Amino acid sequence: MSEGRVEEAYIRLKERAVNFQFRPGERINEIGLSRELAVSRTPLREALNRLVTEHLIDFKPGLGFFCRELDARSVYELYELREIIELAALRKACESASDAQLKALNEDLLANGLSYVGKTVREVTERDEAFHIAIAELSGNHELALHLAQINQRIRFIRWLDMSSRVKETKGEHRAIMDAMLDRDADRAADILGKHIRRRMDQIVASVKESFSNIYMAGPEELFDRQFEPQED
Amino acid sequence: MSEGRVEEAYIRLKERAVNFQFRPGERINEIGLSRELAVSRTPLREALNRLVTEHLIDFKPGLGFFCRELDARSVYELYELREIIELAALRKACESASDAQLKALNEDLLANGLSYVGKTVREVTERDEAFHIAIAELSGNHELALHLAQINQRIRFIRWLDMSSRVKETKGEHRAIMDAMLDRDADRAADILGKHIRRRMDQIVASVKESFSNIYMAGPEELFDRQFEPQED
DNA sequence: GAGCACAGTATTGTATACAGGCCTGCATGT
DNA sequence: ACATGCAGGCCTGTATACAATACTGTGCTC
Repeated sequence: MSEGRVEEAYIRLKERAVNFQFRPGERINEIGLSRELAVSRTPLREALNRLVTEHLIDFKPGLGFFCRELDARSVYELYELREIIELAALRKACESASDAQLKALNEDLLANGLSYVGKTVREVTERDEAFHIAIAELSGNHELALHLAQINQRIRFIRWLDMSSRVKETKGEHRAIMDAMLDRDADRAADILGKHIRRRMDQIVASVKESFSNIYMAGPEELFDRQFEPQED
Repeated sequence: MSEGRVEEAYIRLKERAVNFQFRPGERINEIGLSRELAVSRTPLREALNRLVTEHLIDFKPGLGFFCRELDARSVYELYELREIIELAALRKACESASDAQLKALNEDLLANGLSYVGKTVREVTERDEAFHIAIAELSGNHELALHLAQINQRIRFIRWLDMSSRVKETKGEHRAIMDAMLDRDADRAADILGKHIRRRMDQIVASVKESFSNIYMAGPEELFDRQFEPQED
């Protein structure tokens, strides 16, 4: 009972909801789930209620909790929003981040952020997201970073899906964004980042459709744990 | 039992949390509150848990639920974030909103949005917020509007506080923003809106301090229900 | 064969009970 | 006078019970 059953259930459920380990639209059986998580329905429902306001779980009064639907429109809008917030954060970061902070991020990127060989899709996506969040934090605006993180939760599944095919570009673009930041060239950095995000948006509708087939398969787990082939460029 | 006790409790609690009808840092007594709202602790706690993820209520495991603290830094950051999102939304709206939509917003502004005489601070602030949300919706990005609404909840109290002294400027600026939008002049509109928001940011630290004294007073209710004097310009 | 009614089952919604930890205040000792 | 320890009450955390509602599947009717 390290820190409260609700907290623990919340974290584990969020993981499931983000990964679409529930199928879209699926009704969530409280009794079964409470057995799986080894808690009673009371803390389980409290945790589920938290996820409702994060739009990771749907709730219909009288009917119960459901896995969120995955619709292309929302995903597209969230990508747009992400672009807006990330670009603004990037510009602020170029202005106000300290040299030490930029250097630290650069070193972190060199140490962990570029190589993808032998890593799972999940690990690479985590690093990718961490890089973008780190930039947001360098803006000095913590609330901004929190909102970006909240948005990312809702589109992480899609990013996973197209990460497998786009690891190489991502690597190069992260390098280029970092370099522009080190030069404090906000326009150049914003240009690359904007294209970086928008290129993905073009594929979103297709990705969402593909994702549906994946979600309805036995389970998406295998996909995220697959490792990248060792043919680094 | 119109739509579920949890829903109802959630709405009523959100109202209280947004208005700081709990005092900052105050521990929330579940038993007393459940009696006030005429529900048992179970649905009450489910509603409170929802508010936790919206940062309208704090939760400390083992200790219970608390009214959020009001710190100047977060408020400042939220204003910055609001500016980022609103400016981006405004530009998108100038591009992609239909003539009919712009006309409808203009008419709504003329009908309800400009006159403030005899209205309470609460009513005027509601209209103010509604105008900004309406622009966000005209961007065509509903998720963006939802995020803006979420941000607004957390700073509404501050906006109330300085609305009383700034009604006149607000009225003129809304008119000017609307006119620029009707001309589809995104740069001009963004310029006015940016200044509109930033002018308030300069005063935030002071406002937060003032607000503390108000919150710790008997209650802020009187303030929001006060009407504006009939001396329209 | 298709559609509808109904009964039985499963599941949600909420209250309540109880265990355990937190806080307050008093008493005791330094 | 101030700090410390302890006892009692209060409050939170969680499980469980029960009522009410939604769902499912069968059999009946047209």
